[in-house]
Amino acid sequence: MDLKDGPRDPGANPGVPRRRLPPKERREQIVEGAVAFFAEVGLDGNTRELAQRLGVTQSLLFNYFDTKEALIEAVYARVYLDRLSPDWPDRLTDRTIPLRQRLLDFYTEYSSLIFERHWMRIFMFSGLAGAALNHRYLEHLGEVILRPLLAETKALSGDAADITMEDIWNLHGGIVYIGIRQHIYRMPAPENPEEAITRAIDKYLTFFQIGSDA
Amino acid sequence: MDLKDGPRDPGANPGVPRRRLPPKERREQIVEGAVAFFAEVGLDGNTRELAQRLGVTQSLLFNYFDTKEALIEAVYARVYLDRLSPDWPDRLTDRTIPLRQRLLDFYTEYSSLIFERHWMRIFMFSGLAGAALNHRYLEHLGEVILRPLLAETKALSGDAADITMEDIWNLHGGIVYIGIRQHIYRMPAPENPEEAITRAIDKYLTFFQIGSDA
DNA sequence: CGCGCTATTGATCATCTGCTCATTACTATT
DNA sequence: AATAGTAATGAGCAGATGATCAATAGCGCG
Repeated sequence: MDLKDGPRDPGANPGVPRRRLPPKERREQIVEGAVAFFAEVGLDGNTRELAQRLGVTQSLLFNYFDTKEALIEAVYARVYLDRLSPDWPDRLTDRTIPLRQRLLDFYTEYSSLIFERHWMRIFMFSGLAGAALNHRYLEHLGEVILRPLLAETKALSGDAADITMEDIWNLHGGIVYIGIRQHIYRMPAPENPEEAITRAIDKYLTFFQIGSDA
Repeated sequence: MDLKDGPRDPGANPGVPRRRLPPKERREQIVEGAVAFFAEVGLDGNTRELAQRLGVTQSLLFNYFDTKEALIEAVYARVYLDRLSPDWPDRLTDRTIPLRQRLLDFYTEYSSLIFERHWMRIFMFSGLAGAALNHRYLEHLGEVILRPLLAETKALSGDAADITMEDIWNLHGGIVYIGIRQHIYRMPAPENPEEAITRAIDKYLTFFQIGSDA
């Protein structure tokens, strides 16, 4: 099978818009493709295969990124950034809205953002690799989302049970685990997780004796 | 730095018992080392570095395993096998013991088995790689542990709430997430997770209106 | 003690992989 | 239509990596 048409086989990807994109666009395309590629095969995936999927030469990648490492950093940035909307801290502490509703709103939106194969897998790969961004993300999540949630819960709970961060992490982990099952382990999981999320939240609130009206 | 003593530098690992082990023992040592090594650096870790850590030549590895793939299979087997004690199905359904106690017993023992860095990381790496054993393990867990737990809970719960497998997975995920935070993300987590596990179980039982005596 | 078996080694191969760079050819501009 | 600027290519290097195999040397046995 010796293709002779067009510029010599740019990666067996016929029908894809050809060469000479504006640099910004090309860079964008590469990052996009790299996210999908590395999410699938892991961060050790090789640049030749990535290039082939993009329908582009491998050397082109190094016109846009000095090293593979730099490309992976761009992938991290793409995947991690803007995943936590900055207005959540305010919305989660808005006591004009029942806590249950705030929790439902947050986890419904958050899960729709992160229960996505590319994100889940890049996050896990980078976590296993000990990437600094992973640590920072989790610390940020803890401080900006979970710790305020602890305060909100404490404010409403009878102080019989002294709630700790571990209780919040348990709520969070139980929900996130849905996405892990689905995208990391590729096991069946509810395609629409809203009901499971609702149950998790109600289980949480019930234990800390918070009525659904509070 | 040219070592001249002993058989030529077997990997800069002085003081370690030397050469010519009985094959069974050597094989054991290699698998053990491979578990630790791959758990740390991932399944793409290279055989030369592994050999060096073992204080052994790289070629020796291929006397015991035909391919790197075969070695990794041995690692999987070592890590996955005997992780789920076969008597748990019986113990979890032993209604002479309160369900709360059964759950506490199970998750205390189970967490002490799996909240271990090597296991957690190999499990995650193999899950991401789509290893068949990973699937089988999770299906097995679901059928042999979690599904019976669903039945036990249903038997005791007021049938107001219809419990589903998702509720069980939520309990399970919330607990397992402790180990994920600790060993995958290397974030701080309670060194003794028993209290968090107890809370998770009580939260679960409370929601389904099961008294601590049942 | 000497010998034979075999666990272990060291050198080496073929391929893979990140990366470089001189050359090519697409496209905007005139 | 000709040209200049540069996006993209393709050949190729150096080092890494899985795997092979003949040679070596530790150890049990007579």
